[in-house]
Amino acid sequence: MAEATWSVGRVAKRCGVNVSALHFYEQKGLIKSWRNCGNQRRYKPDVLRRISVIKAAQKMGISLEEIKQAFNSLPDNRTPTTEDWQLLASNWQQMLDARISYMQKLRDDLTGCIGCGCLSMNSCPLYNPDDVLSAKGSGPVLLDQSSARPQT
Amino acid sequence: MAEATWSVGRVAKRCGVNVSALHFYEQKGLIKSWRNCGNQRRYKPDVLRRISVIKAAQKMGISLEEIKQAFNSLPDNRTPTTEDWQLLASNWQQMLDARISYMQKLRDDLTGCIGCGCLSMNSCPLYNPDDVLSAKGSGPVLLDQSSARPQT
DNA sequence: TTAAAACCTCAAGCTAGGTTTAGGTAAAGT
DNA sequence: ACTTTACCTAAACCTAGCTTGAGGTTTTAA
Repeated sequence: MAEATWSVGRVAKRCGVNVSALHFYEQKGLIKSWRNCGNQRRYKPDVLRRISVIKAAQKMGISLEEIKQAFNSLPDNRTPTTEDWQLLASNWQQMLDARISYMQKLRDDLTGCIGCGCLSMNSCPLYNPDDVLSAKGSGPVLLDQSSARPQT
Repeated sequence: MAEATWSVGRVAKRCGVNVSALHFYEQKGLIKSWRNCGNQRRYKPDVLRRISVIKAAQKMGISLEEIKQAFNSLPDNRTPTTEDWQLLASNWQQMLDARISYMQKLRDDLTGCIGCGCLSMNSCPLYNPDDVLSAKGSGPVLLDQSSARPQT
C-alpha cells in the first residue's frame, strides 16, 4: 500500500513537476492539502492521480480552468473511484475526438486551399475568416510536440 | 483583378483581424508594408494570403515564430507562387499528421489508463512523467475549439 | 472647409501557466 | 548541536500573442 501522506517535495518529484507548480495548482483550486504542525503541506495519495490527470489533460489542450470544472464533478467527501474518473475521461474523449476531426479537416483544407489560385475568394476557407476556421481568442494550449516534430 | 494596394484598415476588415494585430505581425517580421507620403501603411494584395495562412497555421498549433521560419522559405524578390505555398503547406501537413496521431494515442491512453486501478504504478502512462506524455514547457497554442465543443 | 474617421508611435496592460527571488521557518542528517 | 535541506509566503517576473490607451497626424466625406 502506498504511504498515507505525502510532502510537497515528494509529490513534485514523483509527478515530475516543480513544487511551485503544486503551489500554483492549489491556489487555483485544482488540488488540496492540509498542514502539519509546522505549517507544511501534506497530501493524500490521490493527489498523485489528480496531478497525472492535470498533466494528461493539458497535453490534450484542456485549460486549467476546464480541468477544474471537470474536477468539480468528482465527489468531495470521498476518494474518487474508478467510475468517477472514467466518467470524467469519457467526456474528454468526446472532445478529443472532435478535436481530432477538426485537425483532420484543417489538414484537408490546407491541402486543398493553401496553393489554390483562389479564383473564388468568396468560397476559399483560407481567405474567409467567417468559416469554421475563425477564432475568437488564442485557444487552449496544446501538447508538447517535441516528440512529434522533426527537430526544434 | 484585385486592387493593387491596401490600407491597414481594409486588410484588417477583409481578414477578420484587428489593425493592432497587423502592426504586431509586421513588427514580428511576418508581413511587410511600405508607407505612403503621409506615413500610412500600404500593402500588396499578397498580404491577404499571408495573413490567411498565419491564421490557419495558428489553428494548427503553429507558433508565430515557426510561421515566420516557414515564411523565410518563400521568395523575397517576387510574389510567392502556388508552388511556393504548396511546399510550405506540405511540411505543415506532415506535422499535422504527427499531431493527429499523437492526439489519437492520447485518447487511447486516456481510455486505457485514467480509470485503471494502477496496480502497477511503474507502467501506467498516466502516473509516469517520463513517458511520451512528458512535457517540458507549455507547448504551442491550439485551435479555437468553440466549434468543436459542446458548450463553453 | 471643417469634422469625423482612419492612421501613426510608443508604452503599458492583459491572460495563461507557471518560475524566480527574497526573507524567513521547520525538519532531517551527522 | 549544528548544518543542510526542505519548506513557507508574497510579490515580481517570464513568454506568447495580442489589445488598449495616450497624444498627435492624415485622409476622407459632407
